[in-house]
Amino acid sequence: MGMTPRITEFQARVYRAVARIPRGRVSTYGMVAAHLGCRSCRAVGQALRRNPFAPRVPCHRVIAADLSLGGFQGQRRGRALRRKQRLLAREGVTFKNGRLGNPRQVYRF
DNA sequence: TCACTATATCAGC
DNA sequence: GCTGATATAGTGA
Repeated sequence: MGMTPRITEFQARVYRAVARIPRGRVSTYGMVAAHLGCRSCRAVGQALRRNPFAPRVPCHRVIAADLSLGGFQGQRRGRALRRKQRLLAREGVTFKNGRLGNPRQVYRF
C-alpha cells in the first residue's frame, strides 16, 4: 500500500529530480537546485532531509558541491553518514579522503 | 513572522 | 586547509 505523505510542490519536484539519478552516479544539492531553477541549495537539503520515499527516492545519491558526503538521515556526521557511504559503495561509488573518488560519476541532469 | 536548515562561496589567515 | 560571515529560499510552528 503506497503511502501518500502530505508534501509540498517543491518537495515533490526535488524528489522527482533525485529519482532520476541513476545507480552508480551522484549529484549535488546545488545541481539539483539549479535544475529546479531554485537558487537555494539549502532548501534542497531540507527537502531531502525529510524524504518520506527512501529508498525509492535515492537521496543518498546527493552529495555536497565539494564532493564530500553531505548529510544523511538528518545527520551531518556519524553513523548515518557511514550508512550513506556504504549504500553508495554498494553502487560502485567510493570516497577517498572524504571526497568522491571518481568525479566523473557526477550526474548531469 | 521567526528561526531553523543534509548548502555554497568567499575572505582572511 | 580551516574558520567565520553572508547570501539564499523553503518550511513548520
